[in-house]
Amino acid sequence: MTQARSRTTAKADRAASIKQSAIEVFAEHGYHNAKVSMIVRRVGVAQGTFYLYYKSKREIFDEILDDFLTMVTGSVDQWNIGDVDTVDNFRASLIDLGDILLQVLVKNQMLTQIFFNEGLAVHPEFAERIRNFYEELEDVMTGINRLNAQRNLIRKADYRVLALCTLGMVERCIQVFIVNPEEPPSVEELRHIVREIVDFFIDGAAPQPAPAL
Amino acid sequence: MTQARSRTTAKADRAASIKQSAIEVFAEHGYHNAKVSMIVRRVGVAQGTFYLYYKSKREIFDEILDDFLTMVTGSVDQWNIGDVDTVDNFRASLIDLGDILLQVLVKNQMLTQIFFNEGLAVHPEFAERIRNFYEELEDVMTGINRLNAQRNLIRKADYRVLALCTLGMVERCIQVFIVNPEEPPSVEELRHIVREIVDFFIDGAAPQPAPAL
Amino acid sequence: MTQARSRTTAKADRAASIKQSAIEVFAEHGYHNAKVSMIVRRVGVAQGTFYLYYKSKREIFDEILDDFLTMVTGSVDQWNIGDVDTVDNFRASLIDLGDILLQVLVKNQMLTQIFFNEGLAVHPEFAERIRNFYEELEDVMTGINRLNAQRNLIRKADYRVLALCTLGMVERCIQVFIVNPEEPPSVEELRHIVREIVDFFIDGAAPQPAPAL
Amino acid sequence: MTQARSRTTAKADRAASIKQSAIEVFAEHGYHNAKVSMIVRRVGVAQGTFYLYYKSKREIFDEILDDFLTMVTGSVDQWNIGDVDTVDNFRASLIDLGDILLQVLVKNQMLTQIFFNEGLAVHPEFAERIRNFYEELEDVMTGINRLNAQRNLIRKADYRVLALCTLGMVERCIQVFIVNPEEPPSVEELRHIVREIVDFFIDGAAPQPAPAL
DNA sequence: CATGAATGAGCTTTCATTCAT
DNA sequence: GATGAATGAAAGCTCATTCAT
Repeated sequence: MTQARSRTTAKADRAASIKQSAIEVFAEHGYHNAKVSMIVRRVGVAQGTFYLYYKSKREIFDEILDDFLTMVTGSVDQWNIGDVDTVDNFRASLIDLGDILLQVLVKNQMLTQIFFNEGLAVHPEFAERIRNFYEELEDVMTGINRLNAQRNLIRKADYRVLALCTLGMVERCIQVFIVNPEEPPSVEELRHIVREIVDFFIDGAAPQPAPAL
Repeated sequence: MTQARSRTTAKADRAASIKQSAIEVFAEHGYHNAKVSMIVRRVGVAQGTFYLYYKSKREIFDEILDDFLTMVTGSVDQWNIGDVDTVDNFRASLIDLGDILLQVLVKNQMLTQIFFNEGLAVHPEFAERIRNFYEELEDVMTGINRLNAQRNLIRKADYRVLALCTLGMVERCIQVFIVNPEEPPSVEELRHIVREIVDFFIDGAAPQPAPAL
Repeated sequence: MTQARSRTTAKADRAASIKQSAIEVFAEHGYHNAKVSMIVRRVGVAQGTFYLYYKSKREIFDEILDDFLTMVTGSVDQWNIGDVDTVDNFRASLIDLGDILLQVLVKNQMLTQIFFNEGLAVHPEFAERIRNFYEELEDVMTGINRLNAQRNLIRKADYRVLALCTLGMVERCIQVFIVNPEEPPSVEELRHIVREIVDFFIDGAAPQPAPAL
Repeated sequence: MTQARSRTTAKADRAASIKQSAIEVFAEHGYHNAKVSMIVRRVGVAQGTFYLYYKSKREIFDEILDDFLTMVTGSVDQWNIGDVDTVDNFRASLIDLGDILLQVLVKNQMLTQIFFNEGLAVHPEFAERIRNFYEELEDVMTGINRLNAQRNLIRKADYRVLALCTLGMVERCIQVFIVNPEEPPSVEELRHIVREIVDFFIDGAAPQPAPAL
């Protein structure tokens, strides 16, 4: 059994190392300029070996992007939303989510890069998947917004547009600070960014009103 | 002269119709799945004709994306910023800009789609161009934010993150309402979205404080 | 009639200028890298005009090489062989021929270049023509050699090999001094070369025997 | 190891058989009329296989011509020049060189043909290489001539022109007897030709003086 | 006669995928 | 399982030639 297990493990390892190599190559060259030969060369296996583990170049790409989506979903699921009955702990809760999310993206920088740069361009089916992913996200966030409005944590607004704006804010920061950073961001930097985003989300850009006496 | 002019026009027309066809094909299939043969078939000319007007598939793609960038830059240049001494006319000015921008993007829906879906994935040189474009935009917006903070139109913040958030908010709305809309947005819808974005930018999502007595 | 003549002349002129342009382009780029578009651009006429005067790219090439062969034949025909009853005036007569030949080749340097560099490589039919040309030349020279042996102007030998050697000597000198010269040769230089060739032909390279007492 | 060796050999063989096929096709049709499809069809492999072994049509052509030049240089290097202190053993030495050279060219008839017919016409870079090859040859031969003149093996002359003439003599004989022979020359025929050339080189065509008493 | 835009056959080259070893 | 040589479909691009104006 140990042997069987180790064999299975070996197999999984090989698959994993090929996938890792593919991630690197896709991140560096993009899907269409990445050649299967580049992927296998990096692992040091033969061209044919690739096809023992993946049916096609496209399949491994899809798997990689699936991994990304799963990872994002998973990390959001980890979010312990906590008590959100006042604007203050709402703010804290959002910061918490932001921290979790950005950290996981930084840790998987290349996946993130592939998703943002290539995701929509490889083939229509995956573009569709991504759009669905976004729609779900959008719906969830819209719902949360509506709920939070009822709780008086946020004001009345077009909750969908609000959701989209929130998503977009985060995305562009990811693009700049994670996908194409001048240098990899430190944990402190990330925390600062998250705070700024959350503050902006809650308070907007307007000058703060003098605190009511 | 009429003849000369008409001939010139004919030539320009041919180039334009090929470009239009390319836009459609790129929008529908993406750069890599678009074949030159598809582009010419749609215009009803021979394969060789394409190369009378464009040196390569890549050249026409670059031109198309350049057109997009020029268009966006141009439409922003049209923006008459007006007097912005109070938060109210600041808000109005932003709404004005948003209206201009979204309208031009709607009018050039396919260009917008190509830019957002393919821009970063075709070749590294263009990805670089796009990043530069974004950086410029970012710098300009960051500067404006700083200035507006001095004028007390916005509060103190990390002006760069603020700029990125603003950009992202707009972008995601463009993605959803212009690039992949369930149905093409009406002018009213667009105006509504812009208003929501601007309100969100200025006021944030927090419940409005009770108006001072 | 004048008009008719001038029109005819104009037509011939146009054909001639296209041919001249073709000669330049073929000499510079070789047949296969020469494009019809290069030829017409140099004359300043439209692409279609070319086909009013020549049926094809190949036809004009063939005509050009024919011109070369005609020119060479013609210049040899001009040769006044003179009295050749002693080795001395045989030598003078050969020098005369050499002078005529090299001068005409220098005057038509580009034709010469095309012939030597491209003649055999363009298409089998012309290669065949060139081989026939050479064979004729070879036969004539072999015959002359035989005749001159009878007259005791040259020694007994394999007259054909002798003819080939003679041809080759001249050809390589043409290649070096006319087709690819460091600088265009002066008349004196040419005369010197001819003399050297003829002396070599007659006397060989061996040290001269001491003149009989 | 046997297997490894046989595999390596197989690979080298494949490359070699493709090259051999290319030699045949280039010899028969010339570079520009030769299609990669013709080359592979003759070997019975797929079009893509060609590109496993050679980067381009031009690369294989260049390799083939390089092979030719190497072969010629190599066979001349084999030449054991021997003692050359009298005209008689000078003559013998030259005959020796000639025999070696012509035999190697006959054995590689198609290479020789490609070199002579196509060498200068395919692309400027190779034409340049060939000119350099000739220049070196020319320089070596000129130097030898000068040396031999000092040794009183040949008379005073323009040693460069002498070198060129020698080269040319040999070349035209190669063209006629090896590149385009009516039938492949026998060993005896080749020996005869060499002797005739050498005799001509040394003694010229002039009637031999009566031997001194 | 002259034009030059249009043609399209035909080329070289690439690379994901297969399969005999 | 692993290999890597072989495949061949499919693409972009060129340019001699044509023909409507």
